[in-house]
Amino acid sequence: MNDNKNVIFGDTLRGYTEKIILSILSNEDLYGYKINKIIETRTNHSLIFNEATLYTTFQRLEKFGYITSYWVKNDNLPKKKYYAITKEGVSFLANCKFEWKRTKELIDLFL
Amino acid sequence: MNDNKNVIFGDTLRGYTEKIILSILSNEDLYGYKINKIIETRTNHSLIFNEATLYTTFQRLEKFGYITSYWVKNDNLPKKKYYAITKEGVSFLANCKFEWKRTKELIDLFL
DNA sequence: TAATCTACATAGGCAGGCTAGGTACCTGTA
DNA sequence: TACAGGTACCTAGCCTGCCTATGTAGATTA
Repeated sequence: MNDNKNVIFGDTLRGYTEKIILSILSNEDLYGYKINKIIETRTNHSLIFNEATLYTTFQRLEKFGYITSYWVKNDNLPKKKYYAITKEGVSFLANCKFEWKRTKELIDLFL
Repeated sequence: MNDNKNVIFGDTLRGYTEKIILSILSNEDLYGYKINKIIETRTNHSLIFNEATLYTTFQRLEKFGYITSYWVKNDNLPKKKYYAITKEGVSFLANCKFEWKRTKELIDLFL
């Protein structure tokens, strides 16, 4: 229902950007660019977030207290902003996983 | 990630309103109020669309040519606006079902 | 030395939800 | 008979997540 040009998934992933990011951060601290690369690899190039989407989502997650951030500067490398999931983020993510199961069941009733 | 008060599902159903409606209309012509009641029953009261959402979605679907509408007036009953799915709607719905499978697989990689 | 990759960021727009309000008719009950 | 509640439709205006477009800046590769 939209003419979205983005990869394969139009609006069907709306609201899941934050959850996918949190799920990746639940394994280890990572920086934005790398997170997107991991998503790209894990989805076999089906999904790559727009950079604006990615970084504004980090801001939102941080504002909500679900992640924290810190800068890392290595020699000869551009500085990177690492993100870490918080306790609140972990519990939010757990809730998202539960909701996702219910959402699937619900949409499956129709599609 | 939002403080949505609506039932159980916050933004997790974003983009699926139109698809759920189309799926119901693929069985028979129906009017808005009844469609919402059917959704409520089928989901065991988990999902009821906001009326504004419902009726603006009909407008959108009609604008896209996925449904058509006609008024029905029975004695002693308020007039009802029936909707019928079009060929384009049927093929859009088929595509949505396919996309939904892929979307599930994709989100399942993370959640 | 120019292109490309890494890495982060913001401004502004769009679309699909939402809240809040409206119209109008019918039915049950106090 | 008045009023609540159910049926049935509609619109204005707001919020938010994702988008396009654009910017910065250092490192690498052709």
